[in-house]
Amino acid sequence: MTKTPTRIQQRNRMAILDAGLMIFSQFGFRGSTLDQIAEAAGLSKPNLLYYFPSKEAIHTALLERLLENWLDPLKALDGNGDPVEEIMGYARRKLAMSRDYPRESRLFANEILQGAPRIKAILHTDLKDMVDEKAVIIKGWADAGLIADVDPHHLIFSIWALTQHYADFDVQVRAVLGTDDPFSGAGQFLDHVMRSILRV
Amino acid sequence: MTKTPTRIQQRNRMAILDAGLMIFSQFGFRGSTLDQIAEAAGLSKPNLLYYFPSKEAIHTALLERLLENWLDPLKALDGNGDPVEEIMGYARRKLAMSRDYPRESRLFANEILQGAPRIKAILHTDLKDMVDEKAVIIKGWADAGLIADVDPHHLIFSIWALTQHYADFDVQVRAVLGTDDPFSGAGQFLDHVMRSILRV
DNA sequence: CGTTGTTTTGACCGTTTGGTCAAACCCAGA
DNA sequence: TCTGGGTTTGACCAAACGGTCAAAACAACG
Repeated sequence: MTKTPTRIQQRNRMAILDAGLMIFSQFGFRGSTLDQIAEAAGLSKPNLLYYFPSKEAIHTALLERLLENWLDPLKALDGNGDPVEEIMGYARRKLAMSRDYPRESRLFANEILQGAPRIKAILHTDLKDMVDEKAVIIKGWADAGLIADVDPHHLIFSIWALTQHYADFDVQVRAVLGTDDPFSGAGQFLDHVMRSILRV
Repeated sequence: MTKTPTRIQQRNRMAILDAGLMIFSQFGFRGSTLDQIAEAAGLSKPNLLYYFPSKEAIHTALLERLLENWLDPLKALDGNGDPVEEIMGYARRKLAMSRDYPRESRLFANEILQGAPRIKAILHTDLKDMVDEKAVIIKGWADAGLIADVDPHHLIFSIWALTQHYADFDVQVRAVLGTDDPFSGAGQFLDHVMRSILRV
């Protein structure tokens, strides 16, 4: 059917996804309207619906694209590497994602806040499996005395919390800090935090 | 005008605020409807609008009620107390708030995610002032060598992130942990984190 | 009981929403 | 030039939305 998407198709699909990411990440699914997305994409509403069959379809496409890369930083945590460096590397990669893809982080946050109606199954399978797998590795390091004896699950939660906070609560962080760029200070602080937590 | 609110008024206003908190904290302002709130409160929509003049009014009342107590845990941080105990006490109080008032935390998270349109001014004044004030205290402790030399602002952010995460991302945390109650483990872990970070 | 003020509701209104559709537009290739 | 596909849009629709209103139901007290 769809052989090669034309240049126009590629451009407009991208514009729609970009606009949808902007709107959905701010207002959530139900709080966003097709008119908003259409305007942000520079298209008329019927034209938007020519490229995506429904509001739901745009949202689903965005969530799918997000989940493709969302677990990559954790996936890269290597059980054969140096424990402290592996965990700190994971934390740094997560913080970089918050810096470079804050809208994606907020899209995810909105989905979770609303009870994860569309990705709950994935949380219970893919996500849980991945976390459990890495938790075993971390537990091994702790048992071997290579890092402090911390609960691996809560350690991973803390990395999520500390890094995503700078994307999800961006306006609050900037309101408190003033003009400064939050991420430089955050990087240094995160390093200190992780090193301290893991020190035996 | 309104002398003593009757028992019916008290009951219905409370029911509406409770229902509004449930709905708004899940779907955000724009994603919530009066019909949803009315049904959750066990009232008809016109009856609901008899007690609150508009959807906006319910939301505003909830935000105001929230902000009354939101900064209390930080306010209680005493510059004359023991540095480590004061900071850890603050973290524990914040975690307790996430455990006891998760909907309030999610209401706040939704507001921030949407760019804080209704409380941005407060973030730049009350919140910033309070944080700056406590940051000076913490900075003094750090300079005196009583705690590690950490950036006070990011230290406070980390406490927000670590504690609110358990309320805001509740479904994800539970999905990963399984049946366990997250907060017991979280409390122990948080203690370890804070003690490690602050150790000189 | 009757009266007075509070509470509740069915019916309704204008606007916004997600989505449809036929017609028009555009633009390459024959 | 014509043709045929891909693209765009104005007009439209039914449902859902926030909100109004007059009338009914109720409660309290003499």
